[in-house]
This record gives sequence, structure tokens and C-alpha cells, in this order.
Amino acid sequence: MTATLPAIGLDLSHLNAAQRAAVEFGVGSAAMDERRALLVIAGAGSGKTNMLAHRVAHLIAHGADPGRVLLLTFSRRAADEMVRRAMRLLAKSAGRAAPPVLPWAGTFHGVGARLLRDYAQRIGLGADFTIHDREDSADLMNLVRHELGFSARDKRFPLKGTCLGIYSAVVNTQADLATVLQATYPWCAEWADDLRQLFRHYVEAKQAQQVLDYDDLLLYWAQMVAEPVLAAELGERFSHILVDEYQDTNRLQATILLGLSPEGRGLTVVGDDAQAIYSFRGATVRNILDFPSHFPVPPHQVTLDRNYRSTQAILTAANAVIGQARERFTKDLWSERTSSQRPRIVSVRDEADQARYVAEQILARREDGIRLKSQAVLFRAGSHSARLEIELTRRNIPFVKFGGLKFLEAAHVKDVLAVLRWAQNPRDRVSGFRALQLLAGVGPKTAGRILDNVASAAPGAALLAEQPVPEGARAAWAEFSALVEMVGQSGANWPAPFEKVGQWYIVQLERLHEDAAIRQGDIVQLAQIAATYPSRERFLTELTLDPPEATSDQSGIPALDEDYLILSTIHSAKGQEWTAVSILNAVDGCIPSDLATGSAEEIEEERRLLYVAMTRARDTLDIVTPQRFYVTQQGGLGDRHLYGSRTRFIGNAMLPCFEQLAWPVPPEGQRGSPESKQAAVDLAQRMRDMWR
DNA sequence: CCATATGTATTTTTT
DNA sequence: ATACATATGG
Repeated sequence: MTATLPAIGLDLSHLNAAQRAAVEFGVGSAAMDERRALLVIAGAGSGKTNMLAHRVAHLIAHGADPGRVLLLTFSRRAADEMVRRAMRLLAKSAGRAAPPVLPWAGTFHGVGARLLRDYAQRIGLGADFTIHDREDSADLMNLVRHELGFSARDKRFPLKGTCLGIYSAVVNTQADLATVLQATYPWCAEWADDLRQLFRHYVEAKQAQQVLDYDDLLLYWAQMVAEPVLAAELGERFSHILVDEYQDTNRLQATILLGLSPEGRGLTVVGDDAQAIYSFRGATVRNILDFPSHFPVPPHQVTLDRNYRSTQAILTAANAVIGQARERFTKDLWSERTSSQRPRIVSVRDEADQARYVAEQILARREDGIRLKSQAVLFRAGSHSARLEIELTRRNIPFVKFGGLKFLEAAHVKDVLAVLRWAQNPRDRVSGFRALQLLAGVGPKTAGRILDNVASAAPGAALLAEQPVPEGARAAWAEFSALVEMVGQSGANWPAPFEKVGQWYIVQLERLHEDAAIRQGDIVQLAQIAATYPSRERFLTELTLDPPEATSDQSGIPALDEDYLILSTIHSAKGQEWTAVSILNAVDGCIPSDLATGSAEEIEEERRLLYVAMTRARDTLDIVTPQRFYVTQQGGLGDRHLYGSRTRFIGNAMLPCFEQLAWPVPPEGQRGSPESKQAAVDLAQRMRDMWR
């Protein structure tokens, strides 16, 4: 018996049965369904985003309060896209002229930051806390590491980044330090006691300075839902919780969800275990696999395995790759989109040829009417595209690069942000330490002394101007302290304070860096970004949680109406699709990365990474395998070439799924042998032997 | 105490 | 190529 939908209902007729089941589950149905969770296993390209957007819109159309819908996605961009689609659906359906927005849509970290600001007073946090990005956190860890004297051990103590990595892994996986050390950092196991001490002091330092790191945003949130009173309050706040990309959440995030909705009421999670690629960040595919076992009443489960994105030829190849996975729970994808064109494996001589081949193909496809924006080049690590970027620039092909982002990591950008952060939160030692040393004549010692004085002074006491600085720095200090006071006080007239800091910094730039002119361009760009935020606090918070995700050859991202090619790490390509996709360096050592071949689990994740890359393609997929590639400065004297072979994830048995070719096509005289591919392999072998 | 030079180890993916 | 630690000169 089918219930008639009310007049406000959405048009769901173009969804398939499984999508529709997921959209409608628990809405106006049996009472039990309203109480249990929904788990959607959604294969790549199965219309997952569309389904989620429909579900959000459907819930609202049936009376859910948009202010009580919590939508958790993997990136800010994904959240915006989802909200945009849901709102458009609502607007199209009858009855609502101006659909409301969804205030609680964003990443776990972003939502956590907002909740913590709301509850700051009640959980012993200052409302003005600053948020440290990974590098700031590592710097603070380093400060503590030095204070404790660990840097001067006779045997080398782990570096700051490693220490933070261990700390973060413990927090996010909710495992013992010993377990984490054994599993992920075996070479640091001997330092277990020192590390524990270091982490204790690190936590104390953060609290004294009113600073939170990324992990704290989740950790404090998780602690809040562990308190019955707060948990009830928070749980009440949201009637529906929808989580995207659940396969890439970690245990801490699962804990938060269970705390918010212990029985699974109103909870929807969507994911695909075949696309789990973030275990290095503490994510565990067990979250999605074990999801059903967490609830008294098992969740309803829906599987979406019809792919609307790719041709069957591409899916067949991708299924073959993921079919070799050791452990796997979703079914093969299928599509009705047929094509005679198989994905290609292209053998090229080296990275230079790889760049030339890809550039040539891109231009050829554009001649066929495929816009640059519908084409993407994907790679394992940010640096793998360097050669291609040069080639693209040479040929005047505009591009935007996602992932491996550099903008916020540039020293000069960090300098400016440090000044702003320190002005907002004078107790923030990492920012202050950096900002103070920008002054000529101020080094670590002077900076440290000033920070000590500030920390021990009563809050609000304006005493910066009187701080002791060396004689030579007097005049500069007067100017700088006035600037900081001004920025610290003026909350209202943003972005004027930024302008002041920028002007001040550009003067320092001349002294600090040779290439001041280039760096100045970035500061101007940062000013433009700053102007788009309503306040200093929002600017600083949101910039660390949601940094600009793309860089391009020109400074600034091309205007939206321009056509440009997409370059992206595979990780950053998650959830996206293009008509034509090229995958670079599909050779052992790059995919899988040499650095990730330690354990079987790591290898499996690299396999899924290739699967994710392949399933981004709609019509055309080129997998490029350079026979040799260049490694800079490895192991001593100069650079050298390494000889790669096709990635282990595409075994000989799978080759029928692909069309193989070599590029450039050998001259006429040397062609014609049916064994030409074989010849290329033999040649590579000979080259290898040269170095034996 | 600050700035600069030298030597050594490291090199993925990201909220 | 870059970051980090240590050594030396001003």
C-alpha cells in the first residue's frame, strides 16, 4: 500500500528504487523506522550526493526544522554543494518560495568549532580561543619538546611533526599510546614514557594559551557528549543527522555520533568501503562496517550500486582493480552507459614525455568539444604534477591545482596571520613567537621574555609599549606594539585592521626576503580573501579550518567564466567527476607510494586510491606509466633516475580491460611488429641492466 | 643576544 | 629543495 504524498512532496520519480528507498526511509512510515538509523552503501558515481540532497529536502518538506538538521560532510565545498542542491529541490517543490538555509552544514571540525564557541563558557574554555593548524600545533609541540629537554637527548628524539602525528593518532583512533606506537610508529616505541610526558605538557600548554588544535575540536565535542546533561542538550538540538563519506571518519567521530544519537534515531550515514583512503588520518573503514552493531535496533541498510557516471568499459576495469582487494563488502558497480572505448594504459619514456602526452591529449579533446573544465589530471602526490605544470604553462593551457596546497604554508602568509592571531589572543605563544621575531633586532630570547610578561600580566592590561627590547629595535617596537593593540581592540571595522597589518608587513618583507615582490602579491591576495569575511575572528577561524584549496600558475584563481584544466591529488578528487581523466605515474613507487608499502593495510589503501582515481572518469580514462622517472637528491650524490614498472594493482590478467599503447608512436620503420609492446618492456629491462 | 653560515636528515595524502 | 640543529661572527 502506497501512501499518497502530500502536496509539498518532492518529485522523486527520476530516482531509482534504491535511491528512493534511501530518501524516503523513516519519513512518515512505521514508528520503528523513525527510531532507527539508516546506512547507505553508495558505490562510486551512484548518485549519492543527489540522494542525500533529496533526502535533506524531503525531510524539510515533511516538516523537519532546517535549523535542527545537522549535515556533516568531508569538506566545506561538499557541504555547500549539498545545501545548494537541497535548496534548489525545495524551491522547485510547491509551497516554499524562499527555502531556508541549513545553518548546521559543514565538516566535523567546522561544526565542532561553532559548537565549542557556543558552549565555551560552560566547558571552561575562553570564548576567544584560537585554532591552530597542523603546523602551528607542531611548533607548539616543538616548544614543549625543547622545554622538557628532549631535543638534546643523546639519541635523536622524534621530530615535532612525528610527535604531533603520534599524539593525533592516539586521539583520533582512541587507542593506547603503546598500541599506536607499535602499529604505526614502531621506531619510536622506545620513547613511550617521554612521549607521554611530552603530550601531558602539550595539553597543558594549549589550555594555558587558550589554543585548540584540529583534534581538540573533535575531542572536546566528544567529551561534551560523554556528559549526560550536555549530551541530552546537544542531542535535542538536532532532529536529523546526516553524514557523508562515512568510510573516512575515525573512531572519535563515530563516538560523537553515537553520543548525539545513541539509538540511531534520525541518523543517516552514507559511504563506500571501497573508497576509504584516509586511514593515515585515523579513519577506519571499520566505522562503516561495524556501524550496524552499535544500535539496539539494527539500522536499515540500502545499497546503491548502479553507476550513472562512467561507461561500462571504465567500470569493468575499475571493478577488476578493486576485485583484488583482500577484504571488501560492496558489490560491483554496473552501468548502462556503453562505449567501445576501453580505458588506456599509455607507456611513455619518462615524465617529460608523460607531460607532453597529457598536454597533447587535453588539447585534442578540447578540439573535440570537451572543455578543459571537464578534464582532470590526477596524481598521488602534489609534486607529481611539477613537470606537467611547466608543460601546461609553456603551452598556455590554464589550470588550477587542488591539493598539496601551499598558500597558507608560505612563510610570509603565516607571518601576517601570526600577527593577527596574536593580536586576537595574546596568550597564543606560537603566533606571538613568530610575530615578534619579524622585528629587526628581536630574536628568540627577547620574544620569549615579552611573551612571559604578557602571559603573567592581568588580562586586558595594555602594557605592550613598555616591553623591554634591545636599543636598536626601539622605534620599530613602538610602531609594532601600537599596531597590535589597535588590531586587538578593533573588532568592528574589519577588514581595516588587516590592511594596516599588511602595510606594515610589506615594509618588513623588503628586509626579510630577497623575492619580496613575488611574496607581496600573495599578501595582496590574502587581503582580498580577508575582505570576504565579516570579522577578524571568523576570518582566522574559517581560514584555518577551510583554507583556499586550490593554487594555480597565475596568482589568483582564474575567473569563474574562464575555462581551465583541473589538476588534483587523488585525495582531493574525492567525490568529483570529469568527462576525461588522466592518471599520472601509475607505476610502483608512486601508486603505491614507496612510503606506503610498509603494511598490507597500507597497500590495500593504495589500491583503493587507484580505484577512486579511475572511478572519477565519465567517458575517457588514460593511465600513464612512465618507464623511468626522476628522483631528486636521494641517497647522496646527485639526482638519479628510477625505473618503474606498471603499478602492481593492474596485473597481467586485467590487461584485456585496457587498451595498451606506447607514446610517442615509434617511427614507421620500427613499427609493425605485433610484439611492439613487448619490445618496450625489453628496452626498459636493458636500461635497468645498465645500472646493475 | 641576534643574525647568518654550515651540515645533516627527510621527502604522501589533509580536517 | 627544505627544514632542523648547531656553530660562529657581529
